[in-house]
Amino acid sequence: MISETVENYLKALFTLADEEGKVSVSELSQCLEVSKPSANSMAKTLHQEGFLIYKKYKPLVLTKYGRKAAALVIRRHRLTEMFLVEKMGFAWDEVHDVAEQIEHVQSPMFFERMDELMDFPKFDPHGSPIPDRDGNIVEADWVPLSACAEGDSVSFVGLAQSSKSLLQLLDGHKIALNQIFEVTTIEPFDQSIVINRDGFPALTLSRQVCNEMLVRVK
Amino acid sequence: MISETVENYLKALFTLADEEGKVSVSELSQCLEVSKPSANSMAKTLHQEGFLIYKKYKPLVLTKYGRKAAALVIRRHRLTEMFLVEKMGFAWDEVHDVAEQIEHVQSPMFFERMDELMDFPKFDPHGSPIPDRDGNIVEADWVPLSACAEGDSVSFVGLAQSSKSLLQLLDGHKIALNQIFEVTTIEPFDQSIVINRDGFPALTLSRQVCNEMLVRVK
DNA sequence: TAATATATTTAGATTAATCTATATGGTGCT
DNA sequence: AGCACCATATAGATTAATCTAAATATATTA
Repeated sequence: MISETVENYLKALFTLADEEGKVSVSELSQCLEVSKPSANSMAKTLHQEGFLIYKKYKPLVLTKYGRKAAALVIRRHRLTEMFLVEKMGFAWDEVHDVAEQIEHVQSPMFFERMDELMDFPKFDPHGSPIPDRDGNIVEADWVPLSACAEGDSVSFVGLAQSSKSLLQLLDGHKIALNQIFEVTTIEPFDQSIVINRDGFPALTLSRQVCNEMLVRVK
Repeated sequence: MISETVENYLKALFTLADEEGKVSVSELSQCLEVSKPSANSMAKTLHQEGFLIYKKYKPLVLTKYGRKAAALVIRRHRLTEMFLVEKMGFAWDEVHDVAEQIEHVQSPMFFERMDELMDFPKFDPHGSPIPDRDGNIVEADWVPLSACAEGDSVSFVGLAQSSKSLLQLLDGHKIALNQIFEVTTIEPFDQSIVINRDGFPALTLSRQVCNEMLVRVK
């Protein structure tokens, strides 16, 4: 059984990886707030278990097996964050520390139930994609609108999950598929987004709405 | 911060305590499936931390402080069990192992939210009382009907939580406060209970209903 | 290319929780 | 009272995860 500590190292390695999948021991130790010798020694252990490739003085690289294990921890983390916000009334910025603990619960059923109850969300409350049951992370050309930066020009290409009430809301604002708009402002207070479209007045969309709207950044 | 291991020892000590609060090292070691020296050595640690009274060759007794800490772990365990059943569609006999893990989550808010969402239940899905926020365990002369044994003769004295739909259901069956009845059968399959009352035909009540009905055993 | 700075590794110690094997205290029986 | 038995305690080792201090490798830069 994978210990919580190992799961945390895997998660860190996954998120720190650069384009080639490389992570330095220093980065790793900093990210986890442990000493460099600790990170180094754990790297050797993870190598022995087949989670990563360790060669003296070389950057660390997760194996396929390691990446899958890591993605599954991240899946549990993000599902939990989403559940805390959607079903338990937490604010999106209060969930991290709790999710950090719950992600280690050993019970596939527990996370499957969360997933079901939320109707299989594709993104967490911060707009990060939730890996699927097999650890595949949806590599798509779209992101939730909530993940965009001020000034981005985007086209609206779909919804993360479609509910009647959301469709009605979008309809009411005359927002349609393939429409093009610009992210004018992101409110620091509540992360609501102001968009601008040709031929329409400026429009403010709540964080919840932006989480569900998938856009392609130009 | 109290480690998970310590929390598990406290929980075991609390539940194993006899009328005088005494627990032997052997019982403790058996309950937690550790060796006797392990239990002994942890007993010394818990003594140092003020959780229990340890005297060589004498039975272990939790201090007031220890009992409170233990009750709070049990509170989290039972709240979690209830939440899994009520809000996440688990069966009442599937929840123990998961709750065993979640009870250690460090986040008062998380458990407060559970409590609120369930409308402050007084008993867990197995009919055991849920200690309050201060670690007080309701010592009452009534128990949920679901905690009764076949053959018990009881009087109906109240509800654990009253919802309109439950009241309507009871009304429909002409069940009223202070009525006296006998627990005739407990179905092994779904823990539904058949009761018998003077002047009424036999009646089957579901586990959910029995959980909410508080009775005094004669 | 040599000197220096930075990153990485090794050595050795620490802590919490556990174990096995052994020793000792307390209780009950003859 | 003495002996045997069971519960309890001690000694000493082990494991995972961590640390500090010191040594060594790689990279940078004069």
